Amino acid sequence: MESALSSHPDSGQALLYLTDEQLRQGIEAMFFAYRGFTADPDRILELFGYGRAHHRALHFIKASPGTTVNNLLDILGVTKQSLNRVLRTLIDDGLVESHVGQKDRRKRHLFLTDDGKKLEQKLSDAQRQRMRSAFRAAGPDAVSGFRKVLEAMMDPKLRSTYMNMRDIGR
Amino acid sequence: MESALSSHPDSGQALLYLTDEQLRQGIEAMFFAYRGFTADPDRILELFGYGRAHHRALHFIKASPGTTVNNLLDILGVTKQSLNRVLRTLIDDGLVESHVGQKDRRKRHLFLTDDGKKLEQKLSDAQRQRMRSAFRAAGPDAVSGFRKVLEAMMDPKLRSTYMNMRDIGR
DNA sequence: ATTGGAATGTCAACAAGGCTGACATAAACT
DNA sequence: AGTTTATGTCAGCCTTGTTGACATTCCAAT
Repeated sequence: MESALSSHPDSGQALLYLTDEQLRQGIEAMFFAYRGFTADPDRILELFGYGRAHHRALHFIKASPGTTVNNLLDILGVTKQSLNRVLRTLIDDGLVESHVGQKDRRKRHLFLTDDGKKLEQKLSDAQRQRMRSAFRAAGPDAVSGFRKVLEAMMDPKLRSTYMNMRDIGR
Repeated sequence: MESALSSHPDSGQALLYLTDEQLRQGIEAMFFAYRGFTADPDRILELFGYGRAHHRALHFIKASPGTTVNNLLDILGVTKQSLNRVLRTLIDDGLVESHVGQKDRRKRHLFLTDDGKKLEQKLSDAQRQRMRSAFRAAGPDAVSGFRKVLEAMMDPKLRSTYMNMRDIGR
């Protein structure tokens, strides 16, 4: 997985030639790729009258069943009012259930209902399919590079959130 | 469904084992990384009372000086009404100039003014810096993989737009 | 036992930035 | 002459973000 840059004190990243032009291409690649990344779920969401915010909530509740509202707020980086609005419609529509905590009864633990699981599945099937063909087209080495760069691009706090989901979760 | 991967005869991308878990991680990586990707410019834009939409316009006008409105619409994938609102404020604030075409006088060709260049520079400096450290941290092989995967993730039409900017432009 | 603060929900108001639909104008094309 | 293209603009709607204020519940520490 590594390349020449591992064990040399002096070489490695110092050697990396990064012209503004290359960086600009990376920036545009992120922009255009993100559009593709969200395109398929967006089409499905529209059929249900939902938006990306609903998708994100469903995704992370699926990933960590029983997660609390505060936990979700940290992950999503929005205000509680904003999240609450989305959560409310999902609960009212019977896609998400909110259970009062047993240990701490102020907290609400969030779960997908069967209907919620169905929609989440539909959305993530579409998104995974695109990711899968991108990974296949690019090849295994590219996949590892892709992940490395993305991880390095995250804010440190979100990176550790991501790493925890990666290592511990599921 | 995890680490059962062991011996497979042939090689190449047909072999690529892609569990739902790996794909899910890729999806979350995109989500968290995009947040980091936009974080620095967002902070600067806020100081000027602008948003991401203004950044995108500045970016692509910088990348293709003299580009037309229709061209920009294709690249950005928004409606003319939406783009016009953003463009109007940039023109009114003296960051962008709009010149009637000489050959075809229906068209408006867009350019950054000196002030526009200054702001664009500030924004892309910040964004490039994050891209640069991510690229450095990840290493050269990773950078090429990153690009490959992102390119494969784009919608075909946007991919060719991107490729043209890459190859021809600048 | 009281009190401070954490976790949550909710109401109201506002802004950015998407969208659609309709209409206007000028210029180019056929 | 009539059609199409490129652009601008008005009006109104939606989602999703924001702040501020206030209520409730309940843990934890004094």
